[in-house]
Order: sequence, then C-alpha cells, then structure tokens
Amino acid sequence: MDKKQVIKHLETIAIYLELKGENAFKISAYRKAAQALERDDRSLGEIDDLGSLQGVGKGTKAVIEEFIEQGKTNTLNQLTEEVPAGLIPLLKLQGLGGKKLSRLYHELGVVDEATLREACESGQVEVLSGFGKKSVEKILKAIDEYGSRPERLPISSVIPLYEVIRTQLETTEGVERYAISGSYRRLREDVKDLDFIIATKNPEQVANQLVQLANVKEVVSKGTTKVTVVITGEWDVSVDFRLVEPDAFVTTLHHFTGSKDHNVEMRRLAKQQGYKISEYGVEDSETGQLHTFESEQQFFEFLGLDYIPPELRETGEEVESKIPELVELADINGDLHMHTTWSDGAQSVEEMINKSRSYGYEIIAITDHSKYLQVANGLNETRLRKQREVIREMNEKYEDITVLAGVEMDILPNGDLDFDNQFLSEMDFVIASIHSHFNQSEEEIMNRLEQAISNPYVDMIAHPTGRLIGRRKGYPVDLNRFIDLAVENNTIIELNANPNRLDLTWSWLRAAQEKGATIAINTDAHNYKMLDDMKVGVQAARKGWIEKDTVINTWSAKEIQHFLKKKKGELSE
DNA sequence: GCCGTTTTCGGCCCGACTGTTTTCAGTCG
Repeated sequence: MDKKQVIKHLETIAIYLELKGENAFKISAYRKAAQALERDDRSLGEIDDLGSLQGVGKGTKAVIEEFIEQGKTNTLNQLTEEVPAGLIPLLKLQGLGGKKLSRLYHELGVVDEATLREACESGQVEVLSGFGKKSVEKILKAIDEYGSRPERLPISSVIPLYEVIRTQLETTEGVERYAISGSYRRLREDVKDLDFIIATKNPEQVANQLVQLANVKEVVSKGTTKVTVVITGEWDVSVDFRLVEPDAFVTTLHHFTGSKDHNVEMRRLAKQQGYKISEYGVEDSETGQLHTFESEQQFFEFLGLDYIPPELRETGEEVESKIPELVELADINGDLHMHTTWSDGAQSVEEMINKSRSYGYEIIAITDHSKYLQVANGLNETRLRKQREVIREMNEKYEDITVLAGVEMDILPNGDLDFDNQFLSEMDFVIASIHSHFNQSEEEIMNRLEQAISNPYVDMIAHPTGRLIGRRKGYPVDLNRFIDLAVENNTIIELNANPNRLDLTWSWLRAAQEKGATIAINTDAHNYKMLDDMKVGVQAARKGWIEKDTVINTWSAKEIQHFLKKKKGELSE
C-alpha cells in the first residue's frame, strides 16, 4: 500500500460525493486531506499520526486507516452503490459540473453518456429548471467533441504554436505588455490550452486584431476583457487572451499562471495578513486600498515572500517553503549528449561544435549511437576510433571548447553492454541507454539498468524511463532503486531536454537531488535546432527544484573532466 | 469534514461569465 493509492482513493471519494450532491466543503475536505498526504515528504509508514497533518481530521483519518488495513473503505463502497460509475467520465464534459450532473441523475435517471444524450434529445433536459435550450445544445456539442482530441496536449506539440503567436503579438498594435500564463508557463508536461495576458489601454483595438491571428478556426468569444479563439494546427488548440489595464497586468499574470492550489494558498496567506488577492491587485481588507505591482517580484515581496518561480507553483507547499537558488539557462556551460551525421544526426561533428560554441559552451560531448542500433547507423569500434581522430583535430582547432569523444551505447536486451570494458576505457564519455525491448518486466529492465550503472566506464544513463510524453509510457523502472544505484556508483542521471521526453520527470528529479544524485541536462540534439531545447530542459529542472550545483553541465570543463576521471578511478581521493 | 492570535460555531479563495432568472446558481480558471 503506497501513498499514491491512498490519495487516489480520497480523490475518488470526493468525486462520488460531488455527484451525490454532498456539501461542497465536505467534498473539498477530502481533497484537502489527499493534498495533505501528497505534500508531506514522508512515506505512509513514516507518518506516525495521520491526524497531525493539517487537513486530516477525525473523519478522513479513519477513512485512510481503514483503507490501509483493508484496501477498501465502507465510505466508498457505499457511495458506489448510491452513484452510478458511468456518471464520472461525464464530469469532464464542458459545462457540466457535479451539481448539474447530480440533478440529471436524480431527476431524469441519467447514468452515462447514452442516457444523457437521450435525455437531451427527448427534450427532458430543457424543461428542467436551471437548464434551457442553450444548455442542451452545449451538452450535446460537448458529447460530440469529447474524445476528438486528447484532453491535454503534450507540451512539445504546443511550443511551436506558442512561438507563432508570440511573434504576432510583438507587432500587434495597442499591446503594452504580454506574457504567457497557465500551465504552459509552469511547464507542465501537458497543457489544455494557452492563456496569454495582455496589458492594453485599448482592448477593442487589440481584440479586433486577435481574432485575425493566423489559423484561427473559430472565435469562441470576443469581449473587451477576454478573447477566446480556436487555432488549428496538428490539433485544435483553444487560446485565451485576457485583456487588462496595465496596472493589473502583474496580478492578472499571477492569477492565471496558477496553479489553482498555489492561488488558494496565496489567498489564504494574504487573508491572514489582512489582504484580499484578486487578479486586479491586492486589496487591503480594512481600507479597501488596492495595491498593484510592476513585477511579480514586487508582488511576492509585498506579502513577505521570496519570489516563487512559476515552475514551482504547483501544490501550494512552495508558498511557505524556502525557495532555493534554482539552476538557470545562463548557468549552462555545456551539453553532454548530441548526435552527428556519423549516426542519425543531421549535422557534422564540426557543425555541431560550431553551433555549440555560439551558445558559449565550454564543453560538449559528441555521443553517436552504438553498433546495436543499426536503424540509427550505430557506430562500431572501428568507426568510433576514426571519429575520435576527427574530434582530436577539432580540439586542436578550437581552443575555446573542449569536445569529449563519447558514445551513446545501447544496453542490450539481456543486460550486456554493446562494447567491452577494454574498448570503453578508450572513450572520454560513455552514455548508456535502453532503446529496445520496452515491454520487458520491471525485473528484467532493472537488471539491464543495474548492469550499466554499476559499470565503472558508464558515466551517465540517458532518458532513464524511455517515455514519450502523451505517446509512450516507457519501460517499467523502479525509480527509487535506480536513483539509489546512481548515487552509489556516481553515475550521472540525465534530464533529457527534448520536450517530447523530459525524462527523468520533475518530481523524480527532486527526489534524485535529495538523495545526492548528479544530474545532467542534455538536449540529445540530432540537429542544430534541437540544441535549443536546453531552454525547456532547464525549465524542467527548475520544476524539480534543481539547484545549479546538482547539474554537472553547469560546472567548468575542468571540473567535469575531474569528475569523470575520478569515477573511472584514475585519481585517488 | 476541518479548523481556531475574532477558537467549539460558523466559515471555508476570488471574480467573470453563462444561462437562467428577475436577483442568482453553477461552472470555470
């Protein structure tokens, strides 16, 4: 029994209560209890008294204990008898919340999508008080649209759209300031829509231009405070623009950056201090005076807080936590994973070096695929030795950058490595990674990873879980054990900066840092453009509360080489 | 159901929008 299961159980109870039409505060009490567990660093076993957690009281404590003991609870059992399970997915339909759904169930016997559609089409819904013709239209439209697009889109699929809109906003007349907000700004791995905040003194002028942005398929709403459009591309993406007075820009940006939990915490804290936060500013509850700000820094400072970077604004725990000095893009001094035309990359060794120099990097590793990966034109020992010659020449030619002769070596299905130790000892930098047999058991996968991690010539494990956000789950890894092994063996853990991967993910990065792991943020670039993914990678690291010193590619070339030598045991302590 | 530097009752984050009403509930972010 782990904490995640308990949290899920409590949240399920909340959903059922919602549908049953229970008191809203009772519902949120279950959600708060779940959150309290999530926010606590300790595992279930380490928490002596559940009741001591803020948000867990007599009732929820009993439920949690029952669940731990029995694996089920009377509370939920009873609820599932009272509320049809088919209602739950209907909560996802736009415009339908717990209360309306509950009425549809109790008064019309709606229990699932089919009965809901039937009730709408037969005219039963529109005569219900509180519903009308428009509600029915909206519900039917929501049913039709549901599932035509994934509920949330992987961040990688909306980054290009963001860039396109950003460019257009630069030249939109009447825009004084603008910024992206929402889960995109917090760098969630997937997002539902894009939210832009625009400061303007002339909202009508701006709104008129917004509805004419490139590829607008539908104008959902157009007012002087908000414009919503659907833009077509790979997917249809809903884009909100909030038009605000310049004075309110910062508090509106904060408000719509969220997360919801973060905002709740901020407001609770402000209230304690005698203030009321809204998107328009911070209001003194007594005098009614409204404070506005030039920057988010000032806003947080006003409430006596350190600046909280958007990436950290998730659970609300960040509000009263000490905020560490997070790694920044400017700290990055190198990139230790990239490919060239020798395997499946688009650019030559020298081209990748030159591009890396333009980023001001002091050190990079050229790491083409190894021979096992034939589809990627993987290199055998002979070709790697040849490539090493080229790299040696490059190191002579360019004095401002150190180029490590590396390899991204496959970990074979049986746990063997693609090269023997004798050969590996010739390499400057050895990455090991899994590219095959993703469907093995956790035991088999862990055996493969362990063989690699514990090999003294393996410096780093790349994209540890192999996942592709929204597309592929990855192979089963016991990440706690993986991190422990990496720490024990001084093996670097990669944060793969490719926005399709972001692997290891932020929550586990945080755990890795706490256990003392060394992390590298690498682009795994297969062409020029992908070297730019470092930006996203750094943001993902920040989301995992990662500090500069944890990240090996913020170190100097000398320090990195020292680390690598020490790992191979060439240097004594 | 939870909680207390307005403490055992009475509140629990805030505001816009929509669609339904004729002053407001529900939903959403």
